[in-house]
Amino acid sequence: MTSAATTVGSSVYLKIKSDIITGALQPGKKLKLDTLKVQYSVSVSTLREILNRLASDGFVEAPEQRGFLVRTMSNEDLIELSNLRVLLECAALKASLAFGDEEWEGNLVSAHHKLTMIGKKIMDGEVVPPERLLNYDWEFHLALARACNSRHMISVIQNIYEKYIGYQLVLRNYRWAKALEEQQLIFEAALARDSEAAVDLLKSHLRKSLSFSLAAN
Amino acid sequence: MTSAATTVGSSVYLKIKSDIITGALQPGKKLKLDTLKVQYSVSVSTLREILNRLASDGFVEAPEQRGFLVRTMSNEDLIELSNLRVLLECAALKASLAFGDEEWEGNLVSAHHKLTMIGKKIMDGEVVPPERLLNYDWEFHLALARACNSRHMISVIQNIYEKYIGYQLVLRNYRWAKALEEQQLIFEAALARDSEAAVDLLKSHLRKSLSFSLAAN
DNA sequence: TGAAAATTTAATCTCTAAATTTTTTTGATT
DNA sequence: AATCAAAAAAATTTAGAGATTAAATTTTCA
Repeated sequence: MTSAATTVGSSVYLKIKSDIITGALQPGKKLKLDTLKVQYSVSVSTLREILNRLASDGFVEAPEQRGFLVRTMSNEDLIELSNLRVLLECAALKASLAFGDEEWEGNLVSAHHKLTMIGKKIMDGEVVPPERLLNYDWEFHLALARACNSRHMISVIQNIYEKYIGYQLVLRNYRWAKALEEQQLIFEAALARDSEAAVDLLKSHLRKSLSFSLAAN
Repeated sequence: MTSAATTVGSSVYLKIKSDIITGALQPGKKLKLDTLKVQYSVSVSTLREILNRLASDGFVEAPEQRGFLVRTMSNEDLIELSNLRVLLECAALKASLAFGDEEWEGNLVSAHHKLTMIGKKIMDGEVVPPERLLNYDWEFHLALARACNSRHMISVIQNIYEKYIGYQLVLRNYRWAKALEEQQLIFEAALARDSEAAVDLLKSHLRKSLSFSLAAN
């Protein structure tokens, strides 16, 4: 989800975005320039560039002349994001199954393997930071969508995913085991190129994830 | 498409975005800070904020440490955008038809009326700037989607639409008459709440628009 | 000659500092 | 309590300088 960044701007951008997603910066919180510039060790100019980017991404709200604040969260918002995930990721999966080559399959197998491995570790009682698991979760969902041949599609899927995942992190609660079982089935259907089944399973997986989150708050 | 802005940043943001969409700033063109700051009468800091926003929006590319350049265009890109429009706008229309109230219908009727009126003017030989027509085109498509009850959905639809419409503007060519006929049919089906027909007509409208653009370059 | 290395040039990135607006708070007055 | 003006706080915007990086040019050497 996060890649190496060379400039101050990009690295602090990733840091602040991550802090918003994980809830370290709380929803609705005022982002005072003077405070943040100390907190993240950057100048006001660079900070404003970053906050402007995050505003366009939808992680930050920027009412005119009133600075910046962390995006607010709500059940309605979560439902919207989930619906968009269903629409976009299912369409992308369908396209992937139609176009995907060995390269794509290899990547999917790899992503699924990592997800399964970390799942086992958790089952065995090993302590794993939730960010780790969710990162592998993202890699798996990305792998499913990847061969859709559309940069714009992937870009939107990633943006929506990142916003969605924030809800899982602030709830600090996740249905590891069930989710992994469902993803196993999606994986098998995808490899078998059973488009209808794979899409249905993905849709059902996402819907269950939503129900769980809605019930958990 | 453009709304009144109170700060220097927002107004120049809209101006530069508009110049990219219309092709006044050509695809792939290097956006030199020193040049642009004179051209748009803003300081480098503000300019960088704006370009960062546009980069997140996808109108500007920002390779690390190499400044900014106008997003490039290609047939593949156009096809991607069209496919996303079909997926998103059809889904939104379906939801609108399920949820939309009188308020929504009223807005749709208004948007359709304006589109029809300007269409007639063009048929009568009156000279109308293409931006005007395309603005009404956007209002019509937005009106169709509006009652989908999803801010995120609307936001993505608008972003994709704006990128898509750039292709129509740089091609300086558009199939006014046919498009208006198709939109008339979509409008009628929508008012009749014939979901299946409306979605099919919208999909067909968008596909024909794509074919025309691809053939015209 | 042609490739590799060193140098120069140009531009971006980043920061500081200060002027200008705008918003928010405070406090006095009705 | 509501209103209004003054004061304080914060955001916006500008200007400019130093550090860093990328690109272009020249020089060196095989």
